[in-house]
Amino acid sequence: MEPEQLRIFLAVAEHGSFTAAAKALFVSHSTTSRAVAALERELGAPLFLRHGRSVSLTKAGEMLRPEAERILILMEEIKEKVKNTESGE
Amino acid sequence: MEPEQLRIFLAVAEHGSFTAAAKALFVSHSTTSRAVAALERELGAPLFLRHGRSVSLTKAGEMLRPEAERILILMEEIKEKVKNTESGE
DNA sequence: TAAAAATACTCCATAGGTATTTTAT
DNA sequence: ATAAAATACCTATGGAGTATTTTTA
Repeated sequence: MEPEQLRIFLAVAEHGSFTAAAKALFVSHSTTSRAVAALERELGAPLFLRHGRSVSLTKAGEMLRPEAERILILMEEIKEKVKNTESGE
Repeated sequence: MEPEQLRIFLAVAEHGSFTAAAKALFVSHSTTSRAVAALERELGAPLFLRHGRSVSLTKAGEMLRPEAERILILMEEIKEKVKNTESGE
């Protein structure tokens, strides 16, 4: 479960499309496709329902979505916190 | 800030040594050395003080330690939570 | 001078892009 | 027939190990 995979997952969820997410993130469509596939493999559950034209979240995907946001925000906060430490001792 | 880097950071903190952490994690010493260096680069702050024989946390490192634990635990919890979703819909 | 960390070098795995195939409407 | 996702293929980048150098107590 890499942060980058979570970012891609969120973009696909937001856009309802692997292709649209790819455009938004300036990566190829195969990158979004594979990132989500890897996540699904790791979590042992499909995250999206693919219905030809569009894509929607499964139960597992809905479960993951807010948590993914939370974890990415948390990581940013930690990063800032550590960055702003008067370095040294 | 990859989870694997955080795991290595925690191992080094725990063992007070890059070499000991490497042994504990079954990776080479250069792997622990580089993982921490990459984290320090990204966070813009040294995480360890190197005093020849041993190694200790800087202020920034002390700041990071509990947060790193927290984030790794959180990720595990999320993983379990999603895994245990009755898959589909 | 001896231990531990940093680094140079090399190799291999894998991430990512392009192009193609598959799928679904 | 068309639009989107999956996938096969290829390449290049980066991650990891080994061996060497540097550091410091």
